[in-house]
Amino acid sequence: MSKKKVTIKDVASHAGVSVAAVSYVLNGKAHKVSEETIGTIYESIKALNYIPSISARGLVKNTSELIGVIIPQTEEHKQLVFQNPFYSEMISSIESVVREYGYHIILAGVEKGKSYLDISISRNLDGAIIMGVYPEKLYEECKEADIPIVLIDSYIHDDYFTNVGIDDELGGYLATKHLIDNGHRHIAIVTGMIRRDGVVEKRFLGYKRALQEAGLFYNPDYVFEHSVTFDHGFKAGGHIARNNPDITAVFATADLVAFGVIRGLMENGNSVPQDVSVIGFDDIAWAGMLYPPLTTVKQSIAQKGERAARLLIEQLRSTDKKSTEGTHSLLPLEIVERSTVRKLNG
Amino acid sequence: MSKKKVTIKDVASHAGVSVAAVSYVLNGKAHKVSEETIGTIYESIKALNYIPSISARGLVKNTSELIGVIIPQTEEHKQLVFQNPFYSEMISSIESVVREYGYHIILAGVEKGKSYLDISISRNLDGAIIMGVYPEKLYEECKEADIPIVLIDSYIHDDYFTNVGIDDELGGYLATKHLIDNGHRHIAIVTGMIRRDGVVEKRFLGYKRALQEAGLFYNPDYVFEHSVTFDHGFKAGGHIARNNPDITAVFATADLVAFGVIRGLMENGNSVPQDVSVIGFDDIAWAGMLYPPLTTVKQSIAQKGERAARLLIEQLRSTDKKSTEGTHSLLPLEIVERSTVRKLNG
DNA sequence: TTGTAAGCGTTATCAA
DNA sequence: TTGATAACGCTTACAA
Repeated sequence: MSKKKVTIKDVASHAGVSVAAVSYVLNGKAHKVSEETIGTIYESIKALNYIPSISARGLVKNTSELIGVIIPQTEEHKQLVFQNPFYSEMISSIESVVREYGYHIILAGVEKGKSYLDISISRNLDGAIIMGVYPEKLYEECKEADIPIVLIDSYIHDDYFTNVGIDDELGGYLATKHLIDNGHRHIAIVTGMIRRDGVVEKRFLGYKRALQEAGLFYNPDYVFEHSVTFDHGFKAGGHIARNNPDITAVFATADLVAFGVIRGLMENGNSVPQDVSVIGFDDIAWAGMLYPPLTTVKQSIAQKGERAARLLIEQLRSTDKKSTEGTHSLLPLEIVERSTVRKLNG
Repeated sequence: MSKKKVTIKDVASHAGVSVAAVSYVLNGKAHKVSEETIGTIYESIKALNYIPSISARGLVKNTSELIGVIIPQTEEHKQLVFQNPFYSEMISSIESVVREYGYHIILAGVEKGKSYLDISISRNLDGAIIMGVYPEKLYEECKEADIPIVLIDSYIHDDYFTNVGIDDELGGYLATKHLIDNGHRHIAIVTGMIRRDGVVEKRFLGYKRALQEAGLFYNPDYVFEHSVTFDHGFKAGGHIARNNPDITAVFATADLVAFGVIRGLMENGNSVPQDVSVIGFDDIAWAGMLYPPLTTVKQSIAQKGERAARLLIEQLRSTDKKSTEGTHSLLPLEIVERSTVRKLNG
């Protein structure tokens, strides 16, 4: 019933040559084959519509032409954490560069108990890109996997990994400073969990540095720490509107959260930026599209994904595999002013 | 240098049995093996940390445990079309169900010239989920691939494929009728390209039916057809604000577009819904979060992805492979009223 | 320049 | 119950 698949053998016999010959021309070792046979072989390939099996090749070459992309997932539903467009934008750019080189992306969340190693080994991944922060254990596993790995937005200090990210501390500082420069003195921060070596921690540190530099008091009551979700922002915004009339500005450590804050504020009778100013972080595609257009710290998400992908490919292709290892490349940051921050008088 | 990978052979010799025995216990054919050896084998597996190679297994079983997920990509940048959260939401739900069954997802856009067949064959995909509408040619190729395929949001009539979607014509009708019921008479539609057998065409047909049923004149000048992008919505909104003061409501065939329309309207001095009402389609997660909260036709995106995934898995697991073939399952639709549609007096 | 054959890590058939 | 071993589709010494 089902079509028999055409193999290299079929091509060989159709062309009247050996499988080796076919393999040679397929692998660019055509110099080992006469022009003439090359011709007939290509004809046979076309005629039979032959497409090599990547797994079979992988078995012998120990490759898969597969790149694992690990992204965080929600605690509850074990769904990929795509509510945040940040990830989709990045994946999109990663996919388009690795595709240029014939790789495909395998998308996966990492289950709590389950190990990343499993998929890496069983799939024989050629490399991986890991976005976000995970338990220490994951990184240990990764090293064992013994394939090139690039980490996006992680502060793991280990020469094994190539890193790409931004200066999050600076970002936090810039955001807060922008608020301060606009006359704000009571500045809240709403953010995901602040964990060691996470981007959020750095942004938080930047926030504190800006405060300190301006001689402002750091008030723990002004930090709303929970998760990188719209909902958390929404609740925090509501809380601020109802209970913290002194707060005139908030720094949300992700645009997604910022929009939550804004809505929470609005639904509780505050307007943005008249009553309270909001600055976000990321500059997701939606940031400028929505209302009110969000003032935010821009990082080029697509560029980050692209950079990560290119660094990985580079390692994959270089013979020594070590070319970019340990690199920590930082992408630029920039405040983009739209309309959620207002200048305070006095 | 690089760790030698542990194979089934290693396990066998470590356990002092044959590879066959190991393979048996790994494949649930444990009844062929004594309790005792099963024990030692498991011990060796743990001890050596053995993880089977999926490619090797695939070679003999002719499987890959890989499911292709094809999504449209932008014309210009060949990026996956992730600007629309619709896709991310769906992929997330697909991934989480197939993972339950040990499959992984391979994400890919389909390049203009390139064939889908290539990846299907070379990767030996077990099945595929295809979202959106493509040139006829793609579907022909798919059939040749000879693996289970489920189509999401396609109106290809072919028993080879399992379909999951919604009644788009009804959706278009419902949206338009909602506007009409609220007193609107001059209703524009802003939409992506209307192509045969595409969801957009059906929604457009529903729009016309509602108009006709209400005895309203169908005005070709009221259809703004271009692409499913924020930008198109934005331009159309601007155009309407500036040149079509008679239009009091617009039906955007995607939420993404609807938000564009709203912004376009606003930037040109119109307010929503005071001056013009807007209804969207999809009910993406953002729809209710943003300002103004969007009135829209809700389809359960996650449910759609999940349904598609489950149907595919079902086919993959059933022996005859034909169980759900030709099925066209329709998911429910529902208007969710938020605040972008206003009731007109008189 | 061409072909033979070993081997990649599995599964599954067939004997033992 | 167990174990050799052929086969899966391919690459690559090595021979011819």
